[in-house]
Amino acid sequence: MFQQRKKHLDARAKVLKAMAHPSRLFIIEELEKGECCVCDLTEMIGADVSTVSKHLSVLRQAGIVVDDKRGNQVFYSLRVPCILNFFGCVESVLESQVKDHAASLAGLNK
Amino acid sequence: MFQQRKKHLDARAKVLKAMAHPSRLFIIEELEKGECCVCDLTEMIGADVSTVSKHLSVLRQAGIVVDDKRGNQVFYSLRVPCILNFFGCVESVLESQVKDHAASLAGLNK
DNA sequence: TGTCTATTTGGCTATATTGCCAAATAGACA
DNA sequence: TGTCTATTTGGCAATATAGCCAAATAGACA
Repeated sequence: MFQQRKKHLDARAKVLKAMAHPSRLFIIEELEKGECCVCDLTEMIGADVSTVSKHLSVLRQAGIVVDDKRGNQVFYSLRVPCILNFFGCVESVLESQVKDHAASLAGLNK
Repeated sequence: MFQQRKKHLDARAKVLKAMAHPSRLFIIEELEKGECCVCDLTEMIGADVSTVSKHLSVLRQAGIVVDDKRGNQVFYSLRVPCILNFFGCVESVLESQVKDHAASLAGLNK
């Protein structure tokens, strides 16, 4: 693996890692609808505020969201508009899993 | 968070988590070019065979790759063809990070 | 059968992640 | 100033991940 390529792979992996958590995917999906404050996200997720705040911090450090303090609230929004499309392939993987599982139940596999 | 949505988020997160490692991204990129045996991937990555084998196992369990034993070798290939497109958005995130960094160096931020 | 090669699995240590509680910080507003 | 609310940070325990070595497994082939 060349140095340059390694660097690029590391950078990509960091972004994916930041997204690879159910609560953080939830946050991304909600922010697709528009900006949101920490308190609203916290209520929807149903975890401790500190936990949600840390998830947001992970997303911010990965460059996926940006924060905007207004009054004593902090509003988060997506920094990149294309996340929605991003999932097409993940869905394909999931669908193909479902297919395999169905086939396996039907005794068509193995 | 509704039960149904939670399940879906968990499933998505698992796929992303499986991809979120530099060596596994490397494997995915190589498999885009065509199937590959464990030994070749191992040589390219430069880690222990057992490490590479475990990475492949992670990708297999996530439904991203399939294996095909032929002779005493095992060939892996992508189960879903669209992974290449998948990265468009990750790249956008990375580019926007680069832009910010450049702006910050130029003293235009903060 | 035995031996060689390719791959997987078990076991281990080091490190990272998650989620909670408690404490610190920051802004609003009296 | 003090107090209230919103958010972040520190610290901790439980759990998961990564990578190596050693051992087990499986196929090829003599």
